[in-house]
This record gives sequence, structure tokens and C-alpha cells, in this order.
Amino acid sequence: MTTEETARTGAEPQAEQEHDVFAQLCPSREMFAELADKWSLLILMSLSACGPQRFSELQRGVGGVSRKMLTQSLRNLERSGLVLRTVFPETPPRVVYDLRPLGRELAELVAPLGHWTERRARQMLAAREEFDAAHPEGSR
Amino acid sequence: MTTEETARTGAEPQAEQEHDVFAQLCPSREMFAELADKWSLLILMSLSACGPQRFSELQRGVGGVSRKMLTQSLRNLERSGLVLRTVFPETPPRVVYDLRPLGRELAELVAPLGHWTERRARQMLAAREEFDAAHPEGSR
DNA sequence: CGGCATCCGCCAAGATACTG
DNA sequence: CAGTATCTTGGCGGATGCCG
Repeated sequence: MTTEETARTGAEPQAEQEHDVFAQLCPSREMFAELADKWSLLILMSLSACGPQRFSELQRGVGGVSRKMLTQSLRNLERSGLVLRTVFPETPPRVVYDLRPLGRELAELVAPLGHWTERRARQMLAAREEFDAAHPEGSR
Repeated sequence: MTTEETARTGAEPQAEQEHDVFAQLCPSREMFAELADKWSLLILMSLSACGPQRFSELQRGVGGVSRKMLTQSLRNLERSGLVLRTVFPETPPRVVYDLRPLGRELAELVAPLGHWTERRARQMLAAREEFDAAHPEGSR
């Protein structure tokens, strides 16, 4: 029996405080749900790839993100200890975001995911066309 | 200049058909956006950790997922060539989902992300409490 | 510049009931 | 069992405007 299976057949849901992303009400699931979204992952990847960046740099870097979503996602990442926000009290003010050790750890796991997607995108698109051709809408 | 930066300062957006998840309208971004969601990632992790599973097994395995979202996410994964859906024409019918090579590749990148979240959940929760304590709501 | 507040459309996602 | 169909709604996420 693997570690995963052990966790999921789990004896005590919280006796030893084991975390299990598969469990609906486990704290780790809540964290996972917050991290597992488009913008958060792209922000982590951008900070990891390009180093510390200002708000507007991030907005340009992560194509299509609105100021609102960027602010929200950054706030979440900051709140969870993944990202450090530094304000330089100049005029105009300058705000720089950077990865904290925890965030850098995560970013190094996320980056491969992005690269994989880029490498395999074409293949997945081809699979789609084939699938769509085989299922002319409304079969099944 | 890193590979990432090269891609993002990108000379030709589509000349060499380079894919860039940071670009809003790049196909790879579309794929990334579909994969980078809670349910899809958890399904991939479940299939990777526990092997081929039936619909209802998956629903039990991935805590809190509704039949609708499970169906939708599985359909997407199948459509993109990541997951294989096999119907055994019995009564009652049996449908088994399994990873295809492409999906297995991805799942092996995603699994570490889940494990990391479980390992660091406590730490992130602590960071949150500290953050929330330092920002008693409505500061800034 | 780097936000926060507000309004709002619209789609994701839950609940429920029905089918093969 | 493994879905599909329909309805409803919460909240994601965009647009805009104001502030420090």
C-alpha cells in the first residue's frame, strides 16, 4: 500500500494531524485549492523566472491578468508566507514582490509544470481535434 | 538572459511557433489555464497514486467533487489526451479511467506539488495567522 | 505608481431530478 | 452505475473611478 493510499484510507482524520489534499476538509486541501489556480501559479513562475518584480512588471509579465486579480493573488501569496512585499517609500512609491524561501520551494515545483505545458501544448491540441472529430457534438 | 526571459521578450510571437504560458493568447496558455485548476490536478494525482479507477471510486477519492465537476474535468482530460476512458459493456456498466502516457508525464510533475502542500500546510497556516494578526483588517 | 472600493455581468459550480 | 439535463446562485473576474 502506498503512502497516498494509506493517507486516504486514513485511520484518524486528525489524530496525528496528517494532512491530505484529497480530504475535503483538511487544511492542506484549502491551501491546495488556493494555490491551484491559474494566476497564482503564473505569478510564482514569473517571480521564479525573472526575479523580484514590481507590480506593473508582474502585470506585463503575466499576460491578461487584471490589476484586481493580480492584487488578490499577490495578497494571498503574501499572506501564506510565499511572497515578500517590500515598499520603497519614494515618490512615486515603488513596490517590489519577491519569493520567500517557502515560495521559492514551491515555484521550483511549479516551473516544470509550465515548461511541460509549453512542450506538450501542440500534442494536446492535436488530441483535442481528434477527439472533437470523433465526437461530433451530442454523441454519447 | 534566461530561457524564460527570451520567450517573454519574444522576437516572433508565432514565427517559430514557440509556446509561452505567459502570453495571454498562446495556445499553451489556454491549456495551462485548463489544467491549473483544483479538480483536474486532484484527479490526475488520484489516478497517479491509486491507479485506474471507476467513476465512483474517483468521486470518493477526490473529496468534495460533485458528479458534474468530475464528469467535466474528466472529459477535458480525456479530450486533451491525458486520460483514457474505457467502457466495459456489462450490467451495470463499468467505466474505468486511467492515465495515458501524456497524462502520466504530467501527473508525475503534479504529485510533488500535492505532497509539498501537505508538508508545508502547517507552516503556511501559521504564516496566515501572523499576517492576519499584523493586518487587523482594513489597515493599509 | 500601486493599489482599494464599487458595480456588475456572467459563468463556474452546487443541487436536484431523470435516463440508459 | 455512470452519467445527462435543468435550474439556480455565488462569486470570479473585468471595468471603472478614486486615493496615498
